[in-house]
Amino acid sequence: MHKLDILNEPQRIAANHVEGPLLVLAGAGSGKTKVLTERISHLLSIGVPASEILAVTFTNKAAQVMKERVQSITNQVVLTTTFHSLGVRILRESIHELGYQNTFTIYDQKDSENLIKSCLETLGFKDEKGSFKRVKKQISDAKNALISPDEISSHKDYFREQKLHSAYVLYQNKLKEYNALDFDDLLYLTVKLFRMSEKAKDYQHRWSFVLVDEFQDTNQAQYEICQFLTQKSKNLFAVGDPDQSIYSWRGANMNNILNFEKDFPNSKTVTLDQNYRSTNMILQAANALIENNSRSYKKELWSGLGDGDKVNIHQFSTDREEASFVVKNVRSYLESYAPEEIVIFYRTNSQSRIFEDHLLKWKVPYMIIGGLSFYQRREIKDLLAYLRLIVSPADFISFARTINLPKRGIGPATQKKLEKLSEELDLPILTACKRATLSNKLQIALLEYLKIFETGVEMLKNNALVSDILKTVIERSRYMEYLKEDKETFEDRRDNVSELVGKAIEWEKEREEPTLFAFLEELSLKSALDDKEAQDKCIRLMTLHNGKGLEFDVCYLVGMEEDLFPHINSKDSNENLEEERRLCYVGMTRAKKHLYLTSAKYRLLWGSPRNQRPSRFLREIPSEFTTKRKREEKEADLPSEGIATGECVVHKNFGKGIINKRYQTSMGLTYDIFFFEEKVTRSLVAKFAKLTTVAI
DNA sequence: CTGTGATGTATTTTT
DNA sequence: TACATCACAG
Repeated sequence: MHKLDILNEPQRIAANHVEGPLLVLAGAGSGKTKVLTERISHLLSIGVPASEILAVTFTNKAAQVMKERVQSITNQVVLTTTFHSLGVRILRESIHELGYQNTFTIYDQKDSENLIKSCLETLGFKDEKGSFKRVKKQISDAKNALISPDEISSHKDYFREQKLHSAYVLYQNKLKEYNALDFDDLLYLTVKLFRMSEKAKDYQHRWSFVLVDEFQDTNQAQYEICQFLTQKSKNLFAVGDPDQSIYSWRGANMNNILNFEKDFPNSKTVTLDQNYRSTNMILQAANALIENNSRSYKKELWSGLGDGDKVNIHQFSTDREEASFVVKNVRSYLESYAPEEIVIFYRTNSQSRIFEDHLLKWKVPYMIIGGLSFYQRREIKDLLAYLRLIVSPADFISFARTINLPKRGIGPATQKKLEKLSEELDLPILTACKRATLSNKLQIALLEYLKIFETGVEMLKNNALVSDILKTVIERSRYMEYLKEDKETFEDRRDNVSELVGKAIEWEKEREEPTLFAFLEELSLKSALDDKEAQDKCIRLMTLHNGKGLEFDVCYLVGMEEDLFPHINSKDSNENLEEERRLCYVGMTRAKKHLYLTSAKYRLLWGSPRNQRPSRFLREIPSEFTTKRKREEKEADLPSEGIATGECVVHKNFGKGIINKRYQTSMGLTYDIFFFEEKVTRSLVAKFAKLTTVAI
């Protein structure tokens, strides 16, 4: 970040702090990562053993960065993890105290969704619309708030209906039966362990110094983990910024940071308000915006980097013009800035498309940060499910995922039968399968399926490489043949599968003990942000949420319109609206030198056209910090792309035709072409249709 | 059991 | 629009 050798006064105080609880209120761009790393090296320099220091972040990436930085300064390795991997670490050691097996597998969002669905089905209320999503959210909220299935019925806020209560109970029992934990369990059960087990008190002595980043985004469970671990030592070093709290919908509780001084007696607070990132026009605009929130901690960022450019506010008549302008503008910045210093931020993922279209059109290289993770792709999840069953034969969700993949003729009915058998015999699903009596055809298919895991288990015993086990699974399951069935997607999916094999090979080279177990665990805690190698020479596109912690020379916040940003679903309460405002604040404070806020009067939203009004956030920024422009670009300003109307073209399948109309759709330029042979008009998307122009 | 068309529904998602 | 899930017929 900022390679200033000298710490400013508050930074120095924070970095040199040793004993007792300390809260660092670190404004955007105020050098908090530096303070964290400096404090760790300070502790090491005064003789604290590295093994007694624990640093906790929210993302793997942040953890990685911090670990490396500490290592490069001090040559020592300090445990730097996310809350969730800390949970895994502790639970692997001690979860048997809660009656679970230490070999648990970890269910991601999708897996637990599937399990909840099947639970609701079992309980006989599957068809209520939207019920499953609500239940899922409520169970997650309950766990994050540390409410157990037993307690749930007395918590009227969460479960008003008795059946929702029973869903939570059943879900939790099933997880245990399948030897699996969901993401929330990694925190929830850690706290449960802390509360229930005498032996867990050992953890209060393991790390004498605990540092936590992004404290404003901790939920109740994470907060209690912090409290418990530092109960003896009192050495909690929490860094955060209430103005950047943007994850309340994931259970984050801002009171955790606001009540710090109350909850941690004799704590000190340090405020970092000097910003080393942005120029002052940008900062003052952001300050003015956030001033519209009711805040208990007043904090105004300032910077010594000069006034700089005013914030550019541009209003367009359509979303296409907005995109067109942004891309054109990006191109002009590319002359003086590196592509990776330019970012387009949007509120919702669906907004990326139109920008992608225009970037493609102008051949501006870009990469989307976030989105669907590699490990959430269907083909990857399928194969990982196979691997999981080798390790954990009770994992019914993975069983259900793989049993009929490729098609073996074993459908839902047979699956139910097998599940029932497993319950009756009280055996893991795969073991129960061996005892099943089915029709001849099914029996053969089932045996063939089971054979895959027998082979896998055998290889595991012989210490085979993870990549070899994976390859064997792919072969024996005939997975590639299954992929071939869908010709459209085959190539992509095949490439992903080989990438997975490649990752496995790479991974086992790096590890000292490359067990299948460790491999699966590591992958299940990875996110979309982790696996994408940052590519050079690409501008970045991402949601505002994904922008936290990053900085760019040139930032565009697009779609600054009412109902989009602030989002329509956030306008029901002042708390939600304030969170949207914080999100906007986070976005604006990413900008180092140039900031653009753009909006359109008309846009296609959820399939239908809408007239949009400019976001209130634009009005909340005083005009002294902004340059406003209304732009009405004409199509003529766009590159004359494609083929003109009236031209004659030839299409491989449809023959000769004439272009009657050209217009933009979400797919890009589209033609209406009248084909002479068939005497029909077809709409073809320019970038897909292979057309050649000919004379009439 | 499987493939197909109909239907509904639509934030953000660090793990 | 566009994707996922669902019901139904084969």
